[in-house]
Parts: sequence; C-alpha cells; structure tokens
Amino acid sequence: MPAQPIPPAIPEAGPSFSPLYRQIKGLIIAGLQGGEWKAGESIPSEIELAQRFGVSQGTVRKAIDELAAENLLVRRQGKGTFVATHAEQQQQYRFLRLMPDEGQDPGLGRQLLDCKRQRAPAWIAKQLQMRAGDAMVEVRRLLHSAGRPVVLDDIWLPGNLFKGLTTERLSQHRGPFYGLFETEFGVHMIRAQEKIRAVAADAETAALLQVAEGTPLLSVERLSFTYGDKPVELRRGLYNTSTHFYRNDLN
Amino acid sequence: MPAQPIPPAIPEAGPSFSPLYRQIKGLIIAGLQGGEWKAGESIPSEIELAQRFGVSQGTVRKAIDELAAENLLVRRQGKGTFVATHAEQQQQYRFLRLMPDEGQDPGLGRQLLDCKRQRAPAWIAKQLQMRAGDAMVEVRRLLHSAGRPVVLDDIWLPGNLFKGLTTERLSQHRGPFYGLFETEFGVHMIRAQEKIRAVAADAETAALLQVAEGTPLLSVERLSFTYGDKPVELRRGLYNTSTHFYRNDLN
DNA sequence: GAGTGGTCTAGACCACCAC
DNA sequence: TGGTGGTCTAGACCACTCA
Repeated sequence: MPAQPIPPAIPEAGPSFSPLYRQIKGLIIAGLQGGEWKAGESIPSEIELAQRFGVSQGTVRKAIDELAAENLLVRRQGKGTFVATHAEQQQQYRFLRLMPDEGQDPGLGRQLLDCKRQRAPAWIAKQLQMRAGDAMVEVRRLLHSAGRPVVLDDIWLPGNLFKGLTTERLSQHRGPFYGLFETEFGVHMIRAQEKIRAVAADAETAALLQVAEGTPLLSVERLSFTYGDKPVELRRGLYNTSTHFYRNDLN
Repeated sequence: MPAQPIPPAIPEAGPSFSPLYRQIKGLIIAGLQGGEWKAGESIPSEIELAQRFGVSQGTVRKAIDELAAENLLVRRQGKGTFVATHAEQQQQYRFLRLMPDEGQDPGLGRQLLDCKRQRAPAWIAKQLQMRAGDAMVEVRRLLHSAGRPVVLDDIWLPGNLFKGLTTERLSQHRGPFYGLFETEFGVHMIRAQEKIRAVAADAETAALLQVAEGTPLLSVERLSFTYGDKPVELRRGLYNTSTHFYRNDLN
C-alpha cells in the first residue's frame, strides 16, 4: 500500500504554485533590501537582469511591472528603471493626502517641536513589533499652511534603527522626513496603513493648532512598513479640517 | 523654403502616441458602456476578442490587464473574464472603508429613512454636472452595527437616470444600493473621490446617531463616477468613529 | 477532454533619451 | 548612434474549471 503524503499541520492558504517571474521579483526585492541599489539610483537594465537570472527579458519585465505598480520602482523610458524615493519633488509627501479647499498644492511649512528618546509604552511597542520598554525616538512637529498650523504630528520610531537621530539632524534637513530616513538610516517606507477617526481637540492640542478646545479634528494613525512587511514607524496626525480635507480615491 | 508644420493652438498635454492595446481597451470600454456585456456576465475569451479586433492574443491580454487593474473587469482562471459588479458577496461594499475596532467583518444593517424627489440645489448640481433646479433623488439612511447606528448617509442622484427609484424599490432590495443601480438602472459606479473632514454633530444628526450634540463625526463626501468620468452620485456619510474607523492603505 | 486564463520564450520593431 | 524601456507578435506549454 503506497504511503500517504503527509498533509501540512495547518492547511496552507498560500499559492500552491509560484511562477518564475515572482521568484525574480523576490530576487530584485532582496537586492533592494540588501542595499545593492540605493534610493534614486538605477537598477540594471532588463536585458542585463535577464542574463544574470538566466530567464528571458519578458519574465524580468513582468517582475518589474509588479514592482513598479507597487511603487517600489519607477520606470523611465529611454533612461532606465530607478529605485523609488520619497525625496524627489514629484514624490514629495507621497503618503500625505491633505489638500487645501482652494488650489492644488499643499505647500506646507514644517516646525519641529520636540525630538527625544523614550522607552516605548506597550501600545506603541506592540504595533512596532518591539518589547515594551525598548528604546524609541519620539518626534513632535507642526505643519503650517499660509502661516497657520494645520497638522500636529506625533511620530514614534524604533530606537535601534534610528540611532543618530537628533533634533539638530531633523531641523537642518530639507524635504520630507522620509527622504532623510532613506539617505541617513537606510530605511525605506514602502507601504502604510491608516486608521482615521474624528476626535475632539484637548487643551494642549487646541493651543498648538490655535483652535478652541473640543474642536473636531481628524485623527490619522499611520503604521508604515519597510521591506518584508516590517513596521518601522507609527505616526498620529491631528488635522484641522476647516480649510483642508483628506482626499481619497476609490476604485 | 519648406512650409513650417502648424503648431497646435494649445500645446497638447496628452500622449503623442497611442499604442494598439489602448485602442483595444477603448473598444472594450465602449462595449461595457453600451451594455453589450452586463454586470456579472462574462465577456468573450481573449482568443475570440483577438480575432474580432484583428490583433494578437497578447495585445488583448494587455488591454484586459489594465481594465482588471482598474477593477472594471475580473479575471477568473479557467472560467473567463467577467464584468465587475458591486452585487457580489466578495465585492460588497467595495467603496466602504469602515472597519470595526474588534473583528474584521463590518456586518452592517440598513435602515431606510427617506427617499424623495427634489430640485437640485446649486452646490449639488454643480458636482453632478446638472443645472440648479434639475430633478434629483434624495435618499437618507442609517447603517447599524450590532443594533447601534454608526453611519448616517445622505445620497443625491440625478433624477433623469433614476426615474423609477422609490422608497418601496429601495426597501425591498437586498444587498448594496450599487447592485440595485446596476441591475435596475444600468448605472455602474467604477470610481469615486472622497473628501474627508471632522465635523461636530448637529442636533438632528446627534438624535439619529444616538450621540450627544457636538460629538466629533467623520464627514465623508463621496462623488462617484461611471464610464467616461461622468459623475452620477453624490453622497455624504457621517460616521460615528467611537467603535469603528476609516481604513486606508497607502503605497 | 475541451476551453479558459496564466506563464515563458524569442524575436522584431518603435519611442525616448543621452552623448 | 547606441542604449533604454515599450509594443506587438507567434507559439509552446501550464494551471484551473467544468461537463
């Protein structure tokens, strides 16, 4: 009697078959994760990658297509394929959905309020997959539009990934934080989840945003991930939506 | 002296070159728009479409790939390619991003409050590309979770597209409104824009949502489009976010 | 087993960019 | 002019569904 194949202890939910182009995709992600190509740089041409991996150009192309659709890579005809970055003009504030009621450009100014190292409380540690009490960096800042404060951000980062992060470093830097994180700490934010609620401004928040206590604010809690679905930033923004709104496109 | 080519009066922003697969895509969209294939039905196979349009299967495939990425079509291996619909279990509430703090499934109950024909005020007419005073249908309803009201929706529809829409018709129908709109009125919602704000509950809203007046609520204003970027629904939802949140994924 | 979508290949040619 | 990504084709074979 032939031996029965051993069934897996837990029924697998994953795909039973992995096409070649997905394996190639995994190899390219590994290169990105390992720092073989840095943010803003070009990766090798499709033909070169095809030769390296021993597959056809079309297979590499399909792998890159998916990575471009996920905004990990950017294709530029005639020039090459580049590692996506948050530092460029066009990609600035890629994750910020705040829009002014009038006009197009957010055009926001930044004001750093605080940056200190703390021990992570349990509710933050859990989301960042750390242990309660682990080292953590806490940043607080305001975003201004036309001179008026619109957003109050609290940002929490794992201390071990952002060792040299100081108030000085942050205030000297131009452009979005995520650009600094890429160049200085090698941390790429590639994906995020936001939980949005309406809350009432407490006294401290009201003072900072120059609104009355109890004013309804948009609470935007964002958990950002790097390669391998590893959470590396927790952020809570409080938005004054009297002159701005959060824009979302559905399809 | 050779004649100069005449420059366009307005510099064209559009693409100077339209590949074959985009033209095929346009033909398929025209078929969808014209009702050749209805919501939930299958479209002809790739091979059949390739013969009909006189191109290779690969070209049809690329056109369908884009339409599937935009959620206009759904591919099912071994079965065929189907016109996307809001009426199916898996696709139910495709545009609703509300999630409970505990658990996964929203599991919402519906309560129809009102449905009447009105003349469109200017601010609604403008967004629906109608004239102020044109016929309009106004619907008001509540969504409940575990017996408690969570969402108050006001929905405005162009009167000429929804001629037979009555309270009876709406209350008898099971499943999402968008499913009814597809089957009864041939209107497919394929895309939407949302503007999200935090607002304070007024007296009437507070009573309906069973919260205190002034409670912060999420205001979600949604403009939905059908084929050809034609706006066909304006909706304003007021969400009580004490036990639920609006979820958004960024990448 | 027939029909569907999904993968992979090889090759030709086009559009765009930089030198 | 050469290199890059972008399009299009033709054909082989694989995975999935259903009768």
